[in-house]
Amino acid sequence: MINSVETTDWREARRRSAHDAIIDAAWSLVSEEGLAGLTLRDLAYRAGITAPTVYAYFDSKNAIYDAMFGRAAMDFADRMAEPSDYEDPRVALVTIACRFSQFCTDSPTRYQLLFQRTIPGFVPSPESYAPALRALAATQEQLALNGITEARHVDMWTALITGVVDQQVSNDPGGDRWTRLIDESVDMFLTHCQPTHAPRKAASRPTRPKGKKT
Amino acid sequence: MINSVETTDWREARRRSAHDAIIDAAWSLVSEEGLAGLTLRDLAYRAGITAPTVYAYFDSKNAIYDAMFGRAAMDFADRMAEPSDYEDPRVALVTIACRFSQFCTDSPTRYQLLFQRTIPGFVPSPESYAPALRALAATQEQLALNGITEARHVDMWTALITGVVDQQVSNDPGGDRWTRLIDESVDMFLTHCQPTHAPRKAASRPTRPKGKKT
DNA sequence: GTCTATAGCTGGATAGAC
DNA sequence: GTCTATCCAGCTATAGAC
Repeated sequence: MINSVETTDWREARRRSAHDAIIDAAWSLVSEEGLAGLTLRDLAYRAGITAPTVYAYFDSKNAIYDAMFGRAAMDFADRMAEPSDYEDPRVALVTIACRFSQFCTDSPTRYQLLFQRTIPGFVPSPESYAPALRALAATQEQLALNGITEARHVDMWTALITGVVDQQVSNDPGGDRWTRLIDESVDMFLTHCQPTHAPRKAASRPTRPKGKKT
Repeated sequence: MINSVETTDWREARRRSAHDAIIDAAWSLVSEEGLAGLTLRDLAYRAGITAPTVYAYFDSKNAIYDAMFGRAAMDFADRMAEPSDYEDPRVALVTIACRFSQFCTDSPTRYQLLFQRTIPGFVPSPESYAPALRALAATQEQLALNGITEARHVDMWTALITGVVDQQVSNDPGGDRWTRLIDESVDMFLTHCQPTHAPRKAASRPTRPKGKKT
């Protein structure tokens, strides 16, 4: 009995490692050919198997994208949730912003899959998506340590950092034209949002413009 | 002679309008099917012709994307360069930010083609790209009227506004969760960057953190 | 310029032997 | 589980009659 259980475990482990090896090959492939360049033939060739064998591990091509998404989301959550060495909450916040930026610029393709949703029919499954929520929670925690708790300020934060990364990836790939602005951007953000340090001026501002919104 | 010239003009005009009609159909199609959903058959059907006839007007599929890009860039530049009614330079800046946001959320597909470069082998031709530079110039002009001239601050501006739009399109399509933050974001930006109103505090800040950049 | 017909290719996915 | 062989659908692009 024990033997049979062990055998099952072996097989399960083998299967898992083969599964993972295919996803490894998939990431390797798309990092060269782009997200849309993933084909089952090329993937199988790179993984050292044939195309039909891929179907022994994944039901469809989208299932492969989903597994890729799942691994990326896991890596993302792990990276964001790493404990920070810094006492100063502001420095810790800069650190988390730099981590995010680094994570995205490390692999623009991964950034595209995780955050830009550019694959036609693909929507990540809840299981694959779950780790991303963990990462958001870690960010909110750091913001809270800086006295930022209002929902609109959290949204301003994500927009600010996403914008830096987006410009960096789109217009200066491999460089640091935008990422080097992170420190100053965090300053700007905290000065504006922190209730204690900078008394809000928004309330006392006289008139609001009528922009063409929606 | 005159007659022949006129005839040539007619033909040229007819050709141009047929050309434009195809691009119209192309935009109509991708707005429903997504950028990657553009096929010559569907496009031809929607334009009331057959697939081979498309080749009488465009050399290849990428040439169609390029013409689509060109028109979008033209529309973009026109919109950004519209004169502002507002005297107050801050209000004018908010207006231009709202215009940009509106332009992008009006058609996420157009946003994707213009700013996200997600088509595999496609790179816009210089002629198609040119109008985008005109739009950037218009933005820089408005920034200058607010006393913003440093290159890094211009980059911070583009990141700020791009981030808002990117989050809006990606995470709340059709809503205004992020676009409604534009007014406050511009406040934050100007308070930080305007040399006259807010004396810089960056120079007097004691220590800088060591984020993991690049 | 517009059509019909089709070439030529590549893709995802399946059948069935081993 | 892995293979060979193949199906079938979709695509871009071309040939050639009208």
